[in-house]
Amino acid sequence: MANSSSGDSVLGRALRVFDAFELDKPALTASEIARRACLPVATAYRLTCELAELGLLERAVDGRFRVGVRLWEIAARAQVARGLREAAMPVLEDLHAAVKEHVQLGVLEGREVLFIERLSARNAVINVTQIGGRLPVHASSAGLVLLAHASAELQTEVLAGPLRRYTPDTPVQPRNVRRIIAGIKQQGYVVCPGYIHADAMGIAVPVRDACGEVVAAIGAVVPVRGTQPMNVVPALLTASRGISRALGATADPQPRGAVDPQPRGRREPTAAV
Amino acid sequence: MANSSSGDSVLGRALRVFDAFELDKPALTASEIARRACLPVATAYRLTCELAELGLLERAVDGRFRVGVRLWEIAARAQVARGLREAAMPVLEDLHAAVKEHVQLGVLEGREVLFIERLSARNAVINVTQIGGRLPVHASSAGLVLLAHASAELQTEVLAGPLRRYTPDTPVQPRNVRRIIAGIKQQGYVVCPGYIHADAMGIAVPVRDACGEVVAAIGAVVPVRGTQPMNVVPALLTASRGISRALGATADPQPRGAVDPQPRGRREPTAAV
DNA sequence: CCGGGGTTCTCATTGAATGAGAAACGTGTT
DNA sequence: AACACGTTTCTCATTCAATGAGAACCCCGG
Repeated sequence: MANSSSGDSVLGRALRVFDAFELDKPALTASEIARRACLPVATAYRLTCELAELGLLERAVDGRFRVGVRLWEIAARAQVARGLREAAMPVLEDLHAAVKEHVQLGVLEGREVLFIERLSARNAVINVTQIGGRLPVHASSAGLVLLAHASAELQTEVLAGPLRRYTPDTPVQPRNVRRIIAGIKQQGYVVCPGYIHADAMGIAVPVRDACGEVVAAIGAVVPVRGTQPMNVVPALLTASRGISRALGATADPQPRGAVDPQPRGRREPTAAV
Repeated sequence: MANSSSGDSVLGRALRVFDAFELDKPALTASEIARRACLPVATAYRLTCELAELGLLERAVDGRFRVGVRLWEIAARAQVARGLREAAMPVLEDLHAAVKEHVQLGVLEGREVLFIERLSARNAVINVTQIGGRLPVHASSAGLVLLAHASAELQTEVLAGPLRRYTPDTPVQPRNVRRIIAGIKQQGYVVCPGYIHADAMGIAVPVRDACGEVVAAIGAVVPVRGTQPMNVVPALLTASRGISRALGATADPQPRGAVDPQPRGRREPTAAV
């Protein structure tokens, strides 16, 4: 905690500043940031100026702030950007060339899918996904695939929460979602017609790393009418295998005692923070 | 300045922590970070833990830290990632399909080119470029294009500094660089055989935004032998125009009062980008 | 058994971060 | 011109979070 009355550290506040930038709001004034981040103007102003000095924010001509290239550059070093994306990209391109529809790559982040990459078809169905965008796991094809291979805790956690309905076809009954999940485990893919948008159908398959763990999902978004899912699924499965192979080759310089399921001899559940 | 003896703010130190992660060093131990960022271990430890709690860093099983998905997600909101990349991506794909070589997109950052995107040919020449990686402007084709359209100050600044020699063919004489720059302004493209690597040849053209400003460069990396540059240049020029057109269309979507807590009526054009 | 890495925690000190407040600055309205 | 409104920008006394030395701890290899 910092000197703040609101009781959070400088870093926490800086993060709130960044979080003020939504995907569709790339430029904000100092006061807008203050409002969105729940900070006193003076503080927001000081912070943004400092961040701008460091290059993490940029200042446009009209005085508004935007997220800076510098930050992007640092983020390019993130695992997700380096390992996964790099392995997936060429394969994704091939896939995109084959099925001429939107194709995308997503990972599980919290209780949502975070989309890492997307290649869009020029005149294909609408697709709400954006790179860096999120969708709830229960409604998106990639999300359901990831949920199916997630821990039991996460599954119950998600199913317990309210499940947003996008269309009349969105599965919002826990029972339904459970059935879909079971189907995925059995068949290895999922087809989601109209779950998010009436005209769009998501199709997705899991992507495994070298150890066989599901680390991501790739999917296609196609028109509900006029598409035989079974023309797409094999392509997705092939692509998935291709990515897994590439991931295997990427093998991080294995740390010694690599797989270490149990946290080593911790002495105690250390007093709560 | 913070309570630190080294005399910099928390944010500055946090940035140093992030900077400790090089492109080829994606995972670091706490003490490694301390060393690289010139911080006392205790401080580095405290900072990294806090950053990890915020999700900006992630902790691997072996205790090492890596850059977190959260950070990547925020960075995806950066202008460069949204506007430019989005406009360029489809065109870049087409280009890549046409000339079957590495193609890449770079912007000017400080005195270097920062590469935003790259599509690589599977068995093409080696290419030192990485997404999120940098190259000096005087040695890379994209860099020279950007330098040619940069301010006179930057040009002299760059030419004043020492110009690293990668190969015997790297232009390190200010006079040479100036001549190359002049050529670019006249012809609208540049061909760089063996400037960075003996076997590779860079070819690049500028990309302009709606206002005609040069905002980026796209290039291809091809084998020195067996390539007629003139087979590639037209494709690059076409692609460049395609991106410019897409950039024009990318006028910031005017947000309806959408999710705003206080939907106050006023929201006006706000000129410019 | 020891020595050399790493990690983790504690704690007194202190100066950077804080935020209210006011001034300066547009910009549109009366 | 004067006003109202929202913004940006600065100042400044207060104060508490950040600091880093140090020590304990853990793990490994010789």
